[in-house]
Amino acid sequence: MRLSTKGRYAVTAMLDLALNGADNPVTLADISNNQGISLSYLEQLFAALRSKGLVKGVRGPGGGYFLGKPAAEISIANIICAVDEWVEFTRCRGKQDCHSGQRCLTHSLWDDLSKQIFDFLTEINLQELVDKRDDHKRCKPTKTTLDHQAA
Amino acid sequence: MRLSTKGRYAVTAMLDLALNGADNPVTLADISNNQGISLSYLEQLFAALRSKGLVKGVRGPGGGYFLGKPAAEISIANIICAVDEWVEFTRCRGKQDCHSGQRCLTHSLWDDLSKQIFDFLTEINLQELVDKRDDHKRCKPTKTTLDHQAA
DNA sequence: CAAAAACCTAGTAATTTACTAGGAATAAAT
DNA sequence: ATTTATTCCTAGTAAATTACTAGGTTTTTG
Repeated sequence: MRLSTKGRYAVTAMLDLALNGADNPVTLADISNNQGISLSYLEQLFAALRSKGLVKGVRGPGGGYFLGKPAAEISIANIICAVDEWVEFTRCRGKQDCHSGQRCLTHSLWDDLSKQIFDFLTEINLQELVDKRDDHKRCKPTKTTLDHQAA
Repeated sequence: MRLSTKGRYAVTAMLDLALNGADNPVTLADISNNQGISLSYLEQLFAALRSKGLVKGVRGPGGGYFLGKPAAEISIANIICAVDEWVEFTRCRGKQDCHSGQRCLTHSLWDDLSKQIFDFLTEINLQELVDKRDDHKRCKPTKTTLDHQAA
């Protein structure tokens, strides 16, 4: 599992879609403006998301992107895996000798941990994130917004 | 939160220490051999780990590294943060206008998610990973070890 | 037809990762 | 005391990844 800014962009963009794509498709130009990500980079990310069925593109004027399936069926792990290209957990796949036991032990421990993280991210879906928003609205358009990130 | 191969190296190395550092210090040369990471790169990672008190170095022949505190007190988040340099969660810290509400919403959602992941990794400590090993030993030194990573 | 959008490809700047090289300080062993 | 094994430190760099730029094409609406 890998969790980088690239994955963050993808998750953020998908959240944008989940929030705004209910009625009309959302254009990449909008997301680019909203999130401060370059248009072409978004195109690349969305090519990956589309190939995994996570978004659906609508061409032509008035077009844009919808979620490819209900937000409740899209996990964070789905999104990150789509753009981040799976990383092998250990290095001992085949080519290295995993027989000495020692190396393999730490590898299998790491493997377990990775699985835990993956399972965790598999259990969170877009809909849950959106629903949660309604509980504790914050970051209102007031003067104090700029320091809400102090921590 | 960022979870990259660099963080993986650090966690794997710390696991190695937790497993082998009970009596004698573990040398970076050993870890380098065990895990297939270059010695100098390990030195850099351990400089970061040391500065955060996660490991203690012992110089001279017979030296090496110990854990800086009990394995039960070292979380995975501790380790990753030590080497990975904290990544700001959102981009709207100050410089960008977070007032429109729209961008800020996805940002706060992402912020929530990051926090969840961070909390999750904070709750897992080295000792737990090591203990878990005893439950289901696998990856035994047999002929079949090489394909245990098939998935 | 014109315009707005997805869609596609190639190149490249910027950043991060991982390593190389060379040493200095410290402490054990001979 | 010298040698040796180790941490500790700095600078440079190759390789990989991230993020972007540029330039198109297709599709669909008006």
